[in-house]
Amino acid sequence: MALRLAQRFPLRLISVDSAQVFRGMDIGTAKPSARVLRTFPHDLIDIRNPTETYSAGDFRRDALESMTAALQAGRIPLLVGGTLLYFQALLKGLSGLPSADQALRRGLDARAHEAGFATPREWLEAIDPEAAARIDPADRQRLERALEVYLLTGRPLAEHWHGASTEPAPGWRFLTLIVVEPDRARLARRIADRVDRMLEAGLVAEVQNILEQFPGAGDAPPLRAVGYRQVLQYLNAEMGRAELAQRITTATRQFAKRQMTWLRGEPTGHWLSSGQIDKLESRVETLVRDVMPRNLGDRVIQVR
RNA sequence: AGGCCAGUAGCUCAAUUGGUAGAGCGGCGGUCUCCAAAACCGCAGGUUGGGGGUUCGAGACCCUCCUGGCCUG
Repeated sequence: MALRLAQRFPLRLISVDSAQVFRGMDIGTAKPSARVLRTFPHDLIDIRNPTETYSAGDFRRDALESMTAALQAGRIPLLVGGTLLYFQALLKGLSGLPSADQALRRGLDARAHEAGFATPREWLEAIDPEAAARIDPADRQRLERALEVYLLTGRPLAEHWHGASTEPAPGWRFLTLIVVEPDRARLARRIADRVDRMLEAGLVAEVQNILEQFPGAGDAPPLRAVGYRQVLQYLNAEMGRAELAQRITTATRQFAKRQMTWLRGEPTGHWLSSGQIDKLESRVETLVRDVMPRNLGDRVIQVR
């Protein structure tokens, strides 16, 4: 859909995808092929190695920069992708908290012990009881985030949230298009087919290549993504080939469900069914023409 | 044909000497302010293969039938 729009309008494609930012992760992220990318360049694809991390804050900064550059080049930014947190970070802003710090998080257990606490959670309870109460005890990732913010700034999370109101993308206006497959059975079938195609296209070999080319990638966050995580387990002999396909399919379905939940909560935008491509295409073109300014102006189109 | 083992939630399996069923996975719903294709939370599913019997009480014991597996012939 995005490619078709890009053929008809002066657009600049910007990927909103937390997995496609990583080099080497192509098949499993359904990244546009090199050929497609030559004809339709996307910003924010292949900008990190799989041993590195990328965050919502990084995305917001990069996306705004990309959007500004697009406008200067006489093009309207078209943001395409399914990482809803990234869309939110861009549209609603973040509270000026420090960025994630991978190295710091790795040593949290040890630092908690040094500070005299049995676990990071107990430490957080002492430092920032408000955050500790709000975060589920089992949710390690958010516990660590809260501790991280405190260690980096010396102030608890809640304090940051008070004054700093989040700032949306300054000066930009958005046309939001939400394209979904509403039929669960059809969605499940399409996912299963997609997974089969990925495996046939060499997803397993892709992961092996990444492990060779980027030592340490196996333990870094990027390869925890759907598909990659399961291939890693397969290579570790934790399951057979048939189970691999099944497990990736299930994980993808669950991921799609979470995306639906997120989208339902924020119904601002034009909901479109991915079913009838032709009808969809003309509908989208109408919508886009409606907002298409004579001299481009400050518009952004986003497709989730 | 005979013998043995098994049949409990959609799937894999639990359930002290008989005290009227639980878990993981899956499914569904939800949370989400810097790892988000992540990290979490909640909920719904079972006349325990069918029938009969013993017992105050049966998933568990007895009889019988059905289904699956193994062994013998």
